[in-house]
Amino acid sequence: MNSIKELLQQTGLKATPQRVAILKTIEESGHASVDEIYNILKISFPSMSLATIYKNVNFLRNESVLDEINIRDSKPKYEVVKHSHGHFVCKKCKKVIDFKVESVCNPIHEEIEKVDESDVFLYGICKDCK
Amino acid sequence: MNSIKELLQQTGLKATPQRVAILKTIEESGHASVDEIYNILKISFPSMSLATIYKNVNFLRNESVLDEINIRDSKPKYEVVKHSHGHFVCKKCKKVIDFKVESVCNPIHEEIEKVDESDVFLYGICKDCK
DNA sequence: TTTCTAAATAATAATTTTTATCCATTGACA
DNA sequence: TGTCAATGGATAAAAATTATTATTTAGAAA
Repeated sequence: MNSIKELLQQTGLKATPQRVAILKTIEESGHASVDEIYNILKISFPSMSLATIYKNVNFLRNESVLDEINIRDSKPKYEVVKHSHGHFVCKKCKKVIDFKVESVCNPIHEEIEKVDESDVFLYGICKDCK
Repeated sequence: MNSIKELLQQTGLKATPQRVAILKTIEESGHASVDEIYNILKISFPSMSLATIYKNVNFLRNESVLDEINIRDSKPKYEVVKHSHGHFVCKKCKKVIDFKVESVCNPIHEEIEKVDESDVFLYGICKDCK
C-alpha cells in the first residue's frame, strides 16, 4: 500500500496527482527545496506551477506532514515528518545526512523553564568528499 | 575604548555612523533581523536605507564579524561572532537566549568524515513566560 | 587642516521569492 | 455517474533581497 496516500488520508487532503508527486519527490530525495521539487516535477508535469508547490508545502506543514529545515546559506528544505533527528550537511557537496540525536542535554540556564524541541545541524565533510 | 570601532578596524571597513549604528544595534539586542535593525535605526537615521542594512550585514558576515542564525519560522537574525554557542528560543515571547554547548557529540554515521561546525537550536518556554 | 580618493550611502530600479486571487477542473463520495 | 467543494494553474500582487548610479563622506596623506 502506498504510504504517501496514507499520509494524505490522515489529513483529509485530496490525493491529487500533483500533491502525491510533491510528497513522493520529497520522500525520495530525503530533503528538497521548493525549487528542487519544481525542477524535478516540471518534467512529468509541464503545467506544474510554483504556486502549487508553495501552497501544498505550506498546507502539509500545517497538517504536520512536512517539516521545514533551515540549513545555513540555503533555501528552506522540506522533509516528511519523522522521529526527531539531526542534520549533517556536507560543506562540499551539500548533501544532507540525517543522524540520531541521542539526548540534547538540557542547557543549564536560569532563564529557561523547559525545552520541548530542538534543531541540530552539523557541518563538515562527508566520506565521499574526503 | 569602543569595541565596535575595534571590530571595524580589524576588517578595514570604514567606520561610518550608519555602520557603527547597525553593529551597535545588533550587539545591544543580542540578535536582530534586518527589519528590526531598520525599525530601530530609522528613528535616529531618517534617511537610512534598507539596502544599506542588507549590504552592511552581508559585508560583515563576509568579514566574519557577524553570524546569521536561522530560527524556525523567523526571518534571519544576525549576531556578533562570539565563541560557539547554542540558541534557545522561547516559543511564546520569541526571546532568544544563548547557552553553552559543551560538546556536540560526533554523530556515529558511516557517511560522515568529520564535523567542523554546528548550529543547535532549542525551543521551549522561558522563565518569564512560565 | 585641507585635499584627495576610494568607499559608503541613499534612492531607485530590478530581481527574486512568496503569497493571494480567480476561475476552470477534478477527486471523492453519494 | 453526477454533484460539489477542494485544488491546480495562470496571473497578479506583495514581500524580500540585490544591483545600479550619482552623490557624499571617512580616512589617509600632504
